[in-house]
Amino acid sequence: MDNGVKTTPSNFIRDIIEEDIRSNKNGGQVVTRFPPEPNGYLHIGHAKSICLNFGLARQYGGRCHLRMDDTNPEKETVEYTDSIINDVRWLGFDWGEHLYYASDYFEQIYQWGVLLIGKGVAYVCDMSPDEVSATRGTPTAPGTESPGRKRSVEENLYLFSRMRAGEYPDGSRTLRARIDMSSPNMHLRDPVLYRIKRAEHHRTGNAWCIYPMYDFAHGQSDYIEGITHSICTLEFEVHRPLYDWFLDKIAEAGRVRPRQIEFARLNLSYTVMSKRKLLELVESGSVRGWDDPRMPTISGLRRRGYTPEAIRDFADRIGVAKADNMVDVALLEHCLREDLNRRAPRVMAVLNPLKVVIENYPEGATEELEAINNPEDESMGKRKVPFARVVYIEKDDFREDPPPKYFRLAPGREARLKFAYYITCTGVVKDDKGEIVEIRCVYDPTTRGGWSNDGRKVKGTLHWISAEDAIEAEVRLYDHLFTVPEPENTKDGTDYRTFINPDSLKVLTRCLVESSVKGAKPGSRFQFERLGYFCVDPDSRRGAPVFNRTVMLRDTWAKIEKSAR
RNA sequence: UGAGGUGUGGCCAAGUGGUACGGCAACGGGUUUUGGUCCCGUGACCCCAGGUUCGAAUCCUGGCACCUCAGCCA
Repeated sequence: MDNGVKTTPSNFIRDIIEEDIRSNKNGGQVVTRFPPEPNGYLHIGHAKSICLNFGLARQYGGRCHLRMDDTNPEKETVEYTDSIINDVRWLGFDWGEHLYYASDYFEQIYQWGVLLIGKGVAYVCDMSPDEVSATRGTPTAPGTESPGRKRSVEENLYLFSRMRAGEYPDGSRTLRARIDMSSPNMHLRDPVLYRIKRAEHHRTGNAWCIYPMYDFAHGQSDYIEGITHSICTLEFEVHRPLYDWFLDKIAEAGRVRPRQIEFARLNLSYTVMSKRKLLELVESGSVRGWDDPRMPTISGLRRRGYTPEAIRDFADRIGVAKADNMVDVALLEHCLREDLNRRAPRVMAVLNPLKVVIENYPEGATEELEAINNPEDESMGKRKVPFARVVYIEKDDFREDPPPKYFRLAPGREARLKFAYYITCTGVVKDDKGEIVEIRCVYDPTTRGGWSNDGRKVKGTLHWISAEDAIEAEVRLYDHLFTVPEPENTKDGTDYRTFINPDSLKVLTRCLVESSVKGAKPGSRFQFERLGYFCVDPDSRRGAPVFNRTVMLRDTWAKIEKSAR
């Protein structure tokens, strides 16, 4: 597995698996699963789990299942199911024939309910939700037993079948495990196994009016599928004794018995990760939808221009452990830049255009200059870009009164137009309000291509676009969704919504992009020279392209300027 | 004050008794027709206190801090 290519650091789960293989547990097999509930869109935190589960299976020659944990019809939809399937596939993983639904196991799970009743370890409870809650006790005080606990096996069997038959109203009864109402582990205080809920299930329709709880469905689903390593997040650690308790009751000798292993979920700075909060952002209109490019959802990242490769690399680099963490979003952005730097074709685009008239360039003349598509990859070739008397440069690349260390264009200074010529600023044209509307320059015809061998030092190199070649575009600039690194974790408990960044989206219109990008399909990625990586948004229309800024290039000048203040 | 977990540089994270890998960030410097990329350099006595040992981040004891659990959610 590691032939000097690229190895990811070890982690405790790999240690466990390797030990299991060494001892030939489960015949040395490794079967994992990614088990989302289809009640929302997948986010970067899920990506960590997906990469972990599918990665482990791939690494140890096993397989990984994709299983919808759809035991609560009230919150689940096919829209979510479809988006999950799409997102996992987009990330680059393949489950082959192993797409499963917990709802496919409802009959089997029901039969296990009957089995537990038969063993005298499950009973029908008549208490209301409030009563169940009131009798559960607290972490430091034991709960009290339900009257249903004393029922006979026969009566429980009868009542459970009536529950399934729809004889009782929603919430009036439950099937509970008979474990220990005074257990220090709250999850062992006679947990509910089945509840009555007349809701149409997106797959089973109205076939059922009782649905199993997570605890009574998850481990069993793992067992049915022959999962060897059931990997989940830390909050389920206290559920593990219950997971094992059920397995003790139903597992047959000789079959694979899954083991639950917990790891710490991902937290990312400047964003929120819970499905509830992401849903709130969508429903409150704080963002335009689940796939808003500011969202940490897979669909949002995809629309933003992230590549699956960058996300997978990120997942590898953050590692897997049990300590709570807060990963710097800068690492995610780094992974993205590294990937895009290698593969994104370069193109010239001017976001805030400033007109430049080259006084000594013949009026009406035009010529084609050669531009390199990607200095990191010669095979991406070259292209021709037209040059003319009137070009546009970035407003920020000219200063009438340049600060120290600024080496772009300024009155009397010479700078290079990349791939074109050296130009020297000879004058500034302003409007009535004193705003610079145009600058005048002269070019040096001997510097064609942007080079002279007379030893002249021209430090500044600018991107530009000729007036005739420019096509207009809308460009959407994104910033972090929140203004603070940990919106969910502030010392005074301020609501995370307080920190929503009002400037997370800035829309620029009438930006100028070179015509070579005309017709690029939504999702196409480019580097706009010196600015950053951008991709075509699906909102684009013929003749009206829209670009999303995926991520900026590192900007040392911005840093210098900032620290100077 | 119950149970289950976790504590290694600003952020992740290796290390499993032999004298602290790596990545990101930050800060210097070099190369450069992107102030990009690339290259070089700079940082920890491992939560605290005792103990065992020739030797401890790793073992023992006692503290402290933080996270999870009282849904008929997952």
